[in-house]
Amino acid sequence: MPNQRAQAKSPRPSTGRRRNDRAHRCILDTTLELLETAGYHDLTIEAVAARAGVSKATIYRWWRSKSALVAEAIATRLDQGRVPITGDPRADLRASIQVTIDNYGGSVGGIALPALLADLVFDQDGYNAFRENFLVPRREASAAAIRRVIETGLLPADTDVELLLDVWAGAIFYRILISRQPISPGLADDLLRIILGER
Amino acid sequence: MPNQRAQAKSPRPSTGRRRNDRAHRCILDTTLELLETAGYHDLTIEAVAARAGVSKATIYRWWRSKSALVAEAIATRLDQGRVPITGDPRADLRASIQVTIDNYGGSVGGIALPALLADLVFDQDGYNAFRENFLVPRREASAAAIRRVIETGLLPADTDVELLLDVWAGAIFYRILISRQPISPGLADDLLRIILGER
Amino acid sequence: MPNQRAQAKSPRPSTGRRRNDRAHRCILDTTLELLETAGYHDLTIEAVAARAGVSKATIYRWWRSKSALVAEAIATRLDQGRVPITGDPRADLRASIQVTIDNYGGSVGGIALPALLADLVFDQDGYNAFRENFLVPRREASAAAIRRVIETGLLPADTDVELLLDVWAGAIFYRILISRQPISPGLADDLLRIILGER
Amino acid sequence: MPNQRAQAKSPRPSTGRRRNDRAHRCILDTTLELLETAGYHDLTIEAVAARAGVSKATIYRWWRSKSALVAEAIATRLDQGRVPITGDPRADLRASIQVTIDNYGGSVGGIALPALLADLVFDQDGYNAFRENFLVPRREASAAAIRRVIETGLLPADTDVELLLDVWAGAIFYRILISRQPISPGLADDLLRIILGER
DNA sequence: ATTTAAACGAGACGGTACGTCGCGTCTTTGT
DNA sequence: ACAAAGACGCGACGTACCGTCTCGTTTAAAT
Repeated sequence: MPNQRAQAKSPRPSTGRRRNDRAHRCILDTTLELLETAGYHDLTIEAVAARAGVSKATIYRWWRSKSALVAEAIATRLDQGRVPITGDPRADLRASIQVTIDNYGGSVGGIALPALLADLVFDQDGYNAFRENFLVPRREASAAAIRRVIETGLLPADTDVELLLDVWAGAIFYRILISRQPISPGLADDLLRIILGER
Repeated sequence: MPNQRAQAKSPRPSTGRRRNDRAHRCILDTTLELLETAGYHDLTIEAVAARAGVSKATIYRWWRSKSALVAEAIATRLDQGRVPITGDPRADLRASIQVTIDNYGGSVGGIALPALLADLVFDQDGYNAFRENFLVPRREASAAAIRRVIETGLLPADTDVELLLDVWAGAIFYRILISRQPISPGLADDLLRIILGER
Repeated sequence: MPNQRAQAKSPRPSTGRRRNDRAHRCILDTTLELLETAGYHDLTIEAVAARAGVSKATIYRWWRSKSALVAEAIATRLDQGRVPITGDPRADLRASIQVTIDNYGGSVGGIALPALLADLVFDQDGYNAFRENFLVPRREASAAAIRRVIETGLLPADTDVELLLDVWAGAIFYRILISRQPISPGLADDLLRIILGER
Repeated sequence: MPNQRAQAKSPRPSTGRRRNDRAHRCILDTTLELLETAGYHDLTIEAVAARAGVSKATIYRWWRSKSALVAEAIATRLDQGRVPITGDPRADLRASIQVTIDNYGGSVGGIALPALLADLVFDQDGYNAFRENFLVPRREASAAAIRRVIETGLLPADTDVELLLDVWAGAIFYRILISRQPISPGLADDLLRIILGER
């Protein structure tokens, strides 16, 4: 992820004392910790401040809302999407799908994401930051994987890549968070076949 | 939907003054109204009570939380899923997909659902009620549509219906609420083809 | 006490079902019970109703307020003021003083009276009922005891009886409820001497 | 009165923002204002907060109950007990009695005191604070006046001063708040004579 | 014996206030 | 010069009772 500061407020002027990076990181850690313990709804700025040994004002100095704080916390920790390019585009695509499953199935993705999205419904700025820092990079990586499959001929050249990305992520998101169906080991393969139109 | 009372508390014994059904319905209406205006986050029980001309205690008497109230409000109003059986299972399936698009694209589905889901992450009882009153009936109707297609031979007999349901709903949910891609008129057809594995 | 019904509302017309006297008495008993347990402030009509196995409406049908209920409950139970006339007016007066000490020192008098008085500060009707049903009869009996002492010559004929009554009851009330000085066995005698001006 | 903070909660550590004393005083003023208007029973914390332009939380931060608030308000305003020592102990005692009459006859003493006392029946901590901040200083001043009279020989050396204090204050309290007899101009003299045992 | 009207239990209702919590802002003070 | 500590105005929370109001269901006097 290029910009770790996600939705943080604009940078400070150059004079005077600089940001205390140790405290900064501690706040993000505490945020994730409490997210997993209490959920987004019960995650309070006061609790983060108390647990991180920081004053509330310090948090507000660097993030303008709970959603901005959570968005950055998620973005910094959910960055494990690197899938090597092996030369077998079909296998690479399968591996990428598996990464998505792991991401959404993990505690942070499963707990924080829905609440964050709910907050962003009425917050266009917040959504834009989320999109640029989180969504776009991931979709770009996934789209590249699909495009490599297209080049091998397993998918037609006029494939609607965007739609396949939505099917891919949507099916996983929905199964884990909404229908709460069990996640079988074969899920990645099943999805792979659906995406490739194999029957 | 069989049980309109969704997550409402258990019914009272038979003696004593009866529930004021007019007020009850008014509360649900007001809840939807405010959901569209203010969003789930800014929907307060106090505001619902004030707008519906009802006391807070009356709301808390019948619903044990905001999510229970919203769940019932959504369940009672999002019931427009009836798709006729025309004899052409493929066309019926397409029509069902279109209904899903319309549901999630509508204000209530789009605004309230994500927040509701976020609240239900840590509320197993609430999720169960949501599942039984909302999710299961819809999935059952959709599964029937897929099964009719299987009978025509357009899908193999060993098709994983549950997975197709997640792909179907998940793609739409994700596109509308997360990636926020435009909803083209051809979306239902495109999804239909993916579900049926047509290339 | 002539009228036990204190501040109860006016009686009903003659036809139809009559008052359930058993329940009536039970309500008064429960009121006293809860007064001693919880104090006036925490005595709620709902608790009385629940404990007495009676509906709130029944209580409100017969008493117009908590203070009316408590006033009647006190009046019916605090009536133990009969002091025999022995022929020794000085000894009779001492015995009467001792009764006052016992009344205010008892749980009901000590707990309920101050709160009741506080409620009556802004309730002229309530105060009038309290005065007629409680205060006047007691003062009359006490005044008679003083007048018998005057006849013996132990007090001058122009003694301000009303003031002595206030001194008598006030000193006891104040010592028990406000200054909370210990109540020694000799208190009645000490007060008797002060009232009679003996040094 | 030595400690103006009466029943307020214990003081905070030294760091951080300090108490807003202007608001603090305004709350006490408003409390007295509303006491005279509405009486203790109808004095609500919400009303005090609204009228004082202060949040409820601020009131609860510094006083733990309505009775604590009222106790401090009374203690800070009812301090007008200074009676000069003229060299004529009998006249000084009479003046002190008159001050007591004025205190209990005034709106605050008459309205708030009974209700406060009622609340303190079940609140030992509250009573102790009231005793130390209000009762003891006044009794001490009054006891000194009596002792000076004893020194002149108008009262015997073994006089029970505590009992005289209860007679003095109790008679006035009872006459004003309970028997509600008229307060004649000669009351102070009459009481003086009773206390001194003059007939 | 039947009628009839009030009393009654249960409890829903619109209210008011409670005492608490967290928000986001703002001093104040120690480092 | 920071930040921690934390007071503050604010608004909503969920609860407790208030006093009133239907509801059937007794119950006992008047027919």
